[in-house]
Amino acid sequence: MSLVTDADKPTLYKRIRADIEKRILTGEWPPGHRIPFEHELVARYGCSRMTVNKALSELAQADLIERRRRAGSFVRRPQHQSAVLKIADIRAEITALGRSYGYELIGRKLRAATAADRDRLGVKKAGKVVAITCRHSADKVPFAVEDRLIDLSSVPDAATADFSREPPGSWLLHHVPWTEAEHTISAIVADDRTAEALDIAVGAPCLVIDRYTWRSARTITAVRLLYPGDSHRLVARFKGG
Amino acid sequence: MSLVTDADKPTLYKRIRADIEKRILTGEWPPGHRIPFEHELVARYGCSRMTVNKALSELAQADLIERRRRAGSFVRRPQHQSAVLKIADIRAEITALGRSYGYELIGRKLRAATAADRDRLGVKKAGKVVAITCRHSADKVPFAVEDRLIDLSSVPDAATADFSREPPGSWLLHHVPWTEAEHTISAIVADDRTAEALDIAVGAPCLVIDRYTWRSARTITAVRLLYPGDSHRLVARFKGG
DNA sequence: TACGATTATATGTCTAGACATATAAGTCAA
DNA sequence: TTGACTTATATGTCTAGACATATAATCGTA
Repeated sequence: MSLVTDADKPTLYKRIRADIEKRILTGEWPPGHRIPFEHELVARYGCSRMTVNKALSELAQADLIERRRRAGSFVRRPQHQSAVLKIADIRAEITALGRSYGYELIGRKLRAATAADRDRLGVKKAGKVVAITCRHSADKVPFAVEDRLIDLSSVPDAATADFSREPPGSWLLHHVPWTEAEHTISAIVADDRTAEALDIAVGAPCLVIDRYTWRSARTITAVRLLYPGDSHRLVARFKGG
Repeated sequence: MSLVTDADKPTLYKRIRADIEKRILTGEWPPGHRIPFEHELVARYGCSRMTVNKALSELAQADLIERRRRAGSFVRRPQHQSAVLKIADIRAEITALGRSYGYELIGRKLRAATAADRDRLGVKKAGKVVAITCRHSADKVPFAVEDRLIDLSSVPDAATADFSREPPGSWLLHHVPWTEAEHTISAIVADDRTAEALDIAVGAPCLVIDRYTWRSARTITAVRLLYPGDSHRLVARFKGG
């Protein structure tokens, strides 16, 4: 089931931060929701105010919450900042935009890792892998196609998971905590297969995100996402100085 | 000249953070450099350890420095994480990759803002603007073409700056502190003009980064960067949990 | 009713301590 | 020289307070 991300013995402020983060990410506390006041959290966790303040300050720095004097702290709406880097879950991304989410499993294969699979996952030896192809749509319009490889030696449960209804990204997010990820963003032009899946013209531009995820030096999954390049845009907003 | 970013009366920990950040960004403290120990900063600023700790913690959270127990705090090398989001300066990006940087001014125009200019800068009224087109190359190979608009009402000095040798991005970075920026990443296919500038085929995929920069709600510049989509890749690496 | 002054309150910053913990560096023996 | 053990030290976390400050809410007045 869902595990706490911090491994052994999370410090108190990290636990507080993780608790709040979880409620925000699961949607239990939606955008606009007022999270408990510092003094309430102090009472709940039985610690000093500086400790909860540190947790809340970090959440504010990560733009997950907004803090307003006298008013309290509020869950922010879908993070710009997250858009490029932190969004591991397209379903969350789309629903956060207030659009209806659609999902369709195109293909799923369980196989012994081929040389290409091992190369893609960046491992020398790998037993079995699951290869998944699926499509995400927003308001019935194709939003992205996903081509994913999961290393079963890292995530054995994925062999039996039912990806026909739940997108693999969401499943992984709730079953496997990750510690490191890398995104590579590039552009390609659509080939026949891509064009058909995204309902765009052959030769149309596509934005590509390749994402690799590890947990403590162990590869979990490699995924390639293709977005229509002229309609979809990844926005990242952040603060300087 | 270069101003402190925080406006009126920065709090102490912010001043400490800004001081260190400045030295890192200017290169005075290069990657690997050990920044002063907490107790040294405590002595220098005459404050408690918690105050410098807060400043350093935030810098660590922003991945500008790395903190190692017993060893100290060190300037990190050009952030992966920065690659997509924070890099305002292509020259720095290229030299950080260990490649030789080349720059070429293609065009520069000073004009009263047109409707299109105002729209692009997101302002209602604007006096004059400078429009700059230039090309960046790495190891003599076209790396990106830049198409930039600078609002002269925000940055009057830009009217007389010499962009024939210094790229506008670098110039701005050293002359105008920004407080907010937004990146939009998309993909297009190269038209004739782009194809020629980047030395690629017409119809080849291009990665597009549109970047808008503000200083306290005041637009500074809007820039569009075009990268060859199949050769250049933007990498963002980061930690979870 | 509308507006201006006052007040209560939640966050923002800071202090002077404390103990925990990872680890670089030094020490010593095999 | 190498490996195991010890020690010193910088960071990591935490406390129980303090005062500052922005502002939502209230109250009073025109």
